[in-house]
Amino acid sequence: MGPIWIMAGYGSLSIRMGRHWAQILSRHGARVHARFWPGKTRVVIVPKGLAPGILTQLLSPCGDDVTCLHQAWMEEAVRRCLSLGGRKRDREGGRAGTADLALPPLNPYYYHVNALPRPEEKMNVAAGKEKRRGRQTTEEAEKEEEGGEGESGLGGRHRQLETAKWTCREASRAGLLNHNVHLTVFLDELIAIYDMLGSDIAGGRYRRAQYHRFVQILRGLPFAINKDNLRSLKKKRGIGSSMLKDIGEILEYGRLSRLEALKRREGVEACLSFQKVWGVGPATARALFTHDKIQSISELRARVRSHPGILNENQRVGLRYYEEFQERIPRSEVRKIEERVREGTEALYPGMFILTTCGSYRRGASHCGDVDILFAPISDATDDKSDSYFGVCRLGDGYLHRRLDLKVYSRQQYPFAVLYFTGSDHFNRSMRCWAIKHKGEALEKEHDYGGDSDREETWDRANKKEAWALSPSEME
DNA sequence: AGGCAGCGCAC
DNA sequence: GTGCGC
DNA sequence: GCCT
Repeated sequence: MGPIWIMAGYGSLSIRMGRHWAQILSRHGARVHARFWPGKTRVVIVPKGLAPGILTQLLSPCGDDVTCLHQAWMEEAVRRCLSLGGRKRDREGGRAGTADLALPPLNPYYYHVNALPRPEEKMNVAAGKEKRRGRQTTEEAEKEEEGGEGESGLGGRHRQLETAKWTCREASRAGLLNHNVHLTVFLDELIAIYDMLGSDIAGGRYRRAQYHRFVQILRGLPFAINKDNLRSLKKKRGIGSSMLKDIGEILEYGRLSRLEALKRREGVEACLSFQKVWGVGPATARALFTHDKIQSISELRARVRSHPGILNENQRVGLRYYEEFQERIPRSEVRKIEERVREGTEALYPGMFILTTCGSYRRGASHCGDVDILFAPISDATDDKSDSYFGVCRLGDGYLHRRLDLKVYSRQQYPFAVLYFTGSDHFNRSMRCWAIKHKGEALEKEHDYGGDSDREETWDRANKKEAWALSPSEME
């Protein structure tokens, strides 16, 4: 076994256990790193809830030969070690004559990079599959999309096909059929309004987030909510009495009176449209309406012509492409953009960068809001500085302008950044939550897993990076 | 009652 | 310091 | 908004 990184601090694998294992392993002569070290770390212990296969895919560009072992495998290994070796109370240690780790059989908790198709190969499979749809116009693809919502046959089937083989998509419901459009249409409007009201309402930001979460849950359900199964929502975390009441009202009367009341407020309609401009948030939207007396996007455009200063540079770009940015990007086009970026990168910096397109694209969505591409230099980068670009791109004539984000991270941070920017939000949040809760269990220096080159790494620093980490497989 | 993430950039 | 998007 |  080469140098090991125990991915402690995630999900079910506590720092404490990680430390415990690290001690056991190092007594047997293993070297344990405090964090993933590209090119050096050879083995990664993967917590429950993260699929080793996903990690393998993520890490493969960073090290040629990384093996991912599941936590369950490690537990088994340690159990056998303790029972066979019988030295669990032996503090004095040395590495004197106890049994070696009696390793359990590897399947199914073991993944090796070379045992799996490389990510690139998988991409090509997808590429072929996309080709058929790639020739359709956006409108046609859209139609297919919406048709699927009405009559559940079409959309569902083709997506199932697309989803089947993708490890990184297995647990994701992105792009699946929404069986609860009858509810989410109302709640989406409500969310937009809460977004707009922002700080007007006490805890507005979090109220909005709560509804957002709720809508995600509804979208992910494999069935439609009706009066009979309404109660099944009750036990879900994050769904309280207000939300159940809302759903009850919609199911009963087909309307949401609270939403209607909010929509009647003066300026709501205008502000909602302003906020759809990239870079315009609640405050700017309200100022445009109340201070500048602007009532619509077309008025806003006129006013910006005479007074460009009322919007900043980014917002003006957002306004210019207002309509285009509302459109979702077909998966096939995201892939083309990725390819174009890859070509450009190769032309400028041949062989110097690896890149991954993250966001909902990586979660397997059939349509995305923007394109989010992460880079890392292949060569050893000593610092963890990052850089990013938030801008606009277009493939060429006949294509729409699209939002494009480019972010560069060090090779060390790259896998975690990829994980993080793959989302979803909700999943990210839950990990963050977890990380904070356990911040107290900061790693003592002497317990720094005996890492070699990275001994000085503090938990806080490591935590910051690790708090990145979320896995698409963990999403509900 | 208090927390719900926190950062960098533009202004 | 605020607003915004990430 | 919901949760502790």
